[in-house]
Formats: sequence, C-alpha cells, structure tokens
Amino acid sequence: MVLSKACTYGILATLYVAKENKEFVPIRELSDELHISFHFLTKILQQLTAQGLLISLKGPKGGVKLAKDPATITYYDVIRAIDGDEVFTECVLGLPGCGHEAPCPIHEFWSPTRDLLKTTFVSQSLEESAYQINELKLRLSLGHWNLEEE
Amino acid sequence: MVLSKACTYGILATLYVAKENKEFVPIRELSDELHISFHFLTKILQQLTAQGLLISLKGPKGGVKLAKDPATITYYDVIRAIDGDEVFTECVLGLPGCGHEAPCPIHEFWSPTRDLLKTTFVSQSLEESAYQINELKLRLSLGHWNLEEE
DNA sequence: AATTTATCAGACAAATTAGTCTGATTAAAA
DNA sequence: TTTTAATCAGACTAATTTGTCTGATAAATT
Ligand code: SF4
Ligand code: SF4
Repeated sequence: MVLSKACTYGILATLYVAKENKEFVPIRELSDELHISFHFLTKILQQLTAQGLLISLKGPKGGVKLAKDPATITYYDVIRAIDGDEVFTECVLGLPGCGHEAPCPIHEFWSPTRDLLKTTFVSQSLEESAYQINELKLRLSLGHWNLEEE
Repeated sequence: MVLSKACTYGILATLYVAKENKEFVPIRELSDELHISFHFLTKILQQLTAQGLLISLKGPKGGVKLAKDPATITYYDVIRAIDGDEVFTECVLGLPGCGHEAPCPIHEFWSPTRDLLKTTFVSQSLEESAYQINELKLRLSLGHWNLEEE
C-alpha cells in the first residue's frame, strides 16, 4: 500500500471540496457522499486544517473549504500533510543512513521510480482532477458502484 | 510505505542468500548479518519456501537456499510472495470496482506510475543485485552504518 | 438569550501488522 | 543411537493504524 487509508481519504475529501467549489462543505456531507466514517474523516481533516491546507468553520453553515486556489494545491501537498514525505524520500528497503555515499543495491534502479512517484503527485493539482471529475463525471466514492441508487 | 516490513526483510534475506551462493544458509546467519529478528525472519522465509522461492533443510548444515537460478528470480516474485500484487494492481485511492469503464480521476496520471513500479521490480533479478553487492561492496544490512565493528 | 448545527479535542476500541517465544520435528554428525 | 543444530508450527505479545464515541466549543439562526 503506497498511501495510508487516512491519506487516501484526505485526498478524496479535498477533491470533493475542490470540485464542489462552494463555501464550507460540511464534513457530514463529505462522509456521506464518499462513504467514509464521519469521525475518522473529521480527524483527518483536522490535520489538513492544522497544516494550513483547509480552513474550517464551526456552527451552522460551517464545514471546511480549501485554504488556497485548488490550482496551487497538489496531491503531494495533501500526502505530505498526512503521511509525511517518507514515501518519496525513504528507501524501499528501509535501510538506515541511506545516501549516495553508501548506497544499497536497490538504489540504482529504485531511485528513478521513486522520483517519478514524487513527480507524479507534484505535477497534478486538485483543480485539474476536479475539472475532470465534473466534466467527465468521474466517480469519486468508496461504496460500491451500481449497488445503490442513482 | 510501499512495501511491508516483512517484504523488505524477505528481499534482504533472499539477496543475501543470492550473493553468498553457497548451499543452505542458516536463518541465524541471515538474522545476525542483516540485523533482523530471527524469529520474525523465520516466519517470513517460511512463506517464501511455501511459495516455492526457497528450499529449506532442517538439522545441521541446514538452512535455506534459492529454489531457482537467481537470474530467474525477480524482486517482483519476492514481493508478490509476501505482500501479494495489490501494490501493482490496486488503485492508489483504494476505490472499489476499479477499471477502465469507471475510472476514478486519479487513474489517468497514476496508472503510468503504477506500471513503472511494476516494471521496476519485474526487470531486476536477484542475480544482478547480488553481483553489484559483491563487486561494489554495497551494504546490505539494517543496523547502523559505522556504529559497530568492521 | 436560547437553540441548533457544526468543528474540535481527546479518550477509547478494533483491526492489522510487527515481533517474540516455546515446543515439535527433522537431519547430520559424533 | 544419541546428541546437536537447524527449520516448522502455532500461540502469544506489542505496536501501529484504523475506526468509534462522548463531550466541549464556536458560530449562526431564531
Ligand atoms: S541508497 Fe537508495 S535504495 Fe539504498 S537505502 Fe538509500 S535511498 Fe534506499
Ligand atoms: S480507475 Fe485507476 S486510479 Fe481509479 S480506482 Fe481504478 S486503478 Fe485506481
């Protein structure tokens, strides 16, 4: 598993917020639509607000919204806020004291892949995905396809 | 974390066995040299023998050895034997019922990366790494560099 | 001001992963 | 044939991640 569950939930939620493009989406709406546990999602989003990616408001009409223009927020930003950047920096073999001075046998063929992993997430903004979701009606939900209404 | 700890330990151990190139390396030697818990490593290697990647022998002069020519064993084989192939097939967002018919907004930019991830591990054999370890004296151990003897 | 609706804070529980331990089994060597 | 050195099998513990719950707090509406 590349990303933790908390992290994927965080991405799904920020994508939803980005595509809705309205002020303060309540977490309840997010958890309902995305089929994610409300309380768990709440904790995750609290991390994102603490990291400055989201702004939250209590009370009626409250919820969360993006702190910045979605065009300036990348997947990498969200991932780093929740999982840290270990995925993009650590050795796939978890060897300590890694570096070019004392490379492990994996380094040579792993580091290009690791770099692409980072590039992939750095180069995609929430806005781009949000646009695609709206235009192409792409799905954005856990919960099984076709099993429920709609 | 891309690979589980069990998986990275399994890779380290098979690399060690491949580079030693002698009959039946005892697990104790592996756990000592690689600084991995003996009992934990034992369980992991049992999986690998069950999957047919290793052959084991009990008793004195016993241990494990590769079941095939290391040139024909890839990282992918070891990973699949321990972690399964979910890393290479699953969605990074863990959405269910994935596929080209109902792609999620991640698919388009994630799938090339996921493919490289697979290609990376498929295209590297244990023999190649073992060769590099021996020739370039690359390190292959948890346990901190320079802190202990040698 | 009171009520309602939302996040926030943090304790708690469940599930998964990581790691430990003991004894049984097998094979080589003495 | 006895001892010794190894894996095998499986129960057990610890740590981490995931998920649940309750109450406090804040803002908007009435
Ligand atoms: S040298 Fe490369 S592959 Fe090896 S531990 Fe460091 S980052 Fe990882
Ligand atoms: S369409 Fe692609 S990115 Fe989306 S869930 Fe399936 S594999 Fe994952």
